[in-house]
Amino acid sequence: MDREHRDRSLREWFPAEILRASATRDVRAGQVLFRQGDKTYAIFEVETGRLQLVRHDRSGRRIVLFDAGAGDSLAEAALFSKHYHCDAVAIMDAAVRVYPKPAILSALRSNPLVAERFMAVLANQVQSLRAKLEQRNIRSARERVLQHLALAAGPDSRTVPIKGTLKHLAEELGLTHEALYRTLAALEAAGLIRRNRGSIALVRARRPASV
Amino acid sequence: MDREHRDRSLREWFPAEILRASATRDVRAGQVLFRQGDKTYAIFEVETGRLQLVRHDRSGRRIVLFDAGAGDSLAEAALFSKHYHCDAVAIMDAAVRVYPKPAILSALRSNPLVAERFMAVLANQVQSLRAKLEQRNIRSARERVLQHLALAAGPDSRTVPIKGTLKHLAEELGLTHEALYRTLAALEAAGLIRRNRGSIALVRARRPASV
DNA sequence: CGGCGTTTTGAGAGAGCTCAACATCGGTGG
DNA sequence: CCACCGATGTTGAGCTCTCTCAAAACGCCG
Repeated sequence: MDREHRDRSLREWFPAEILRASATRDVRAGQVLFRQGDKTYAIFEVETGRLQLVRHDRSGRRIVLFDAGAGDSLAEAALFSKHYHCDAVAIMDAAVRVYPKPAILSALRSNPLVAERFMAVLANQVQSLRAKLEQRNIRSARERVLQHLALAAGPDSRTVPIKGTLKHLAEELGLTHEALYRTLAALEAAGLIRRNRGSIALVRARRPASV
Repeated sequence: MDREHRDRSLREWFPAEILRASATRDVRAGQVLFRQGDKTYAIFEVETGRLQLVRHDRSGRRIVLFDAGAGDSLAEAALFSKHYHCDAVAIMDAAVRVYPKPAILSALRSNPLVAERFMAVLANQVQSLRAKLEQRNIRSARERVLQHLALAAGPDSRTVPIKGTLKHLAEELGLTHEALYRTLAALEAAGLIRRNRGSIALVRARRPASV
């Protein structure tokens, strides 16, 4: 049945037994959720706010491994590891859902369907991340934006709903918001897209000498 | 026991029953391994050569989702989907290992340890891809290279073995090889790294006024 | 020795970033 | 209802950095 659903959040499909064992925890800006080397006891999902997974090398260099916003899950690999491999720090007040390892592991072990679902979600994430990474290889803001729109629209539609602000979109695309604004303006001027409130429509490409 | 092994390739840990069911297939440059919409029958791993996962939108725009080289696994999500969601095309003569779905699924279902291992591998891939993506947010070639080195060296060591050529490293970092060469030269001139045959060593940061 | 790919350095141009000013929109409170 | 405020959206101008194109040195292997 080709479930294509992005299933972004764990709580959407985690079985009741896991959800029951979970709880929400508030983390103030600057506070640490877990630290590298800590024993792993749970995986997490950001409900509000923003956390960063960071690692520090011996020279004090700060390496951001992941910048997690609402809906992002955190430290899934901790399920299969005794210790966390990086620090998790809130960069603004945040609320995270805490899913204890034992509950998850027992669910995965006792219910093959849950396990398969988990694998499917992870496999989809891998694909999606690879695609995003590939997208970053495109230097041109114009091409990158077009590619994102084409991908987000899918083969069925030419309309891309814009979730959140354009600033957030710019961030996701790895562009400054100024560059995105200019690019969108240029694309619209060129007749390649049409902008509406809350969405962007790809305009069907036409022969240069048409009409 | 914190298995940190990168486990890059499936054949390294797939159980014998899966390996037995697998086979190697040659794909000539330009040839298609599978096509979007085809029924999924297997997942793959590139042994030699190079494949691209591509999707085409209705305007003919070609979107590269993943550029897979030796060691990369392909279409893991196909395990949980009835149809492939993109084309796989060889961009040079290649050999791929073919792992039939039935063998994998039955192994995953009958052996929880195999399933967990698979989840662990996927979860690690997710983390590693997120880190790579985060790294691409760094504009400065200098910082990006330093970050890569710090990450590749790990907290224990200051030496990074260079696998393959610097050109390949440049590609992985998303830089032109010229930029990488220049950056490495500058970093060495600045005393931040030391280059040896086949490896790069991070030099311990020193106080500006030290001897 | 000859050839090919990697490594290296040079010079120039373009594209996105940075800084800056301003418009717009929504919400808030007087 | 209007003034105010903050965040988003928009546009301008200059600058920096990487990419691109080019050329040459180097290393490896037949």
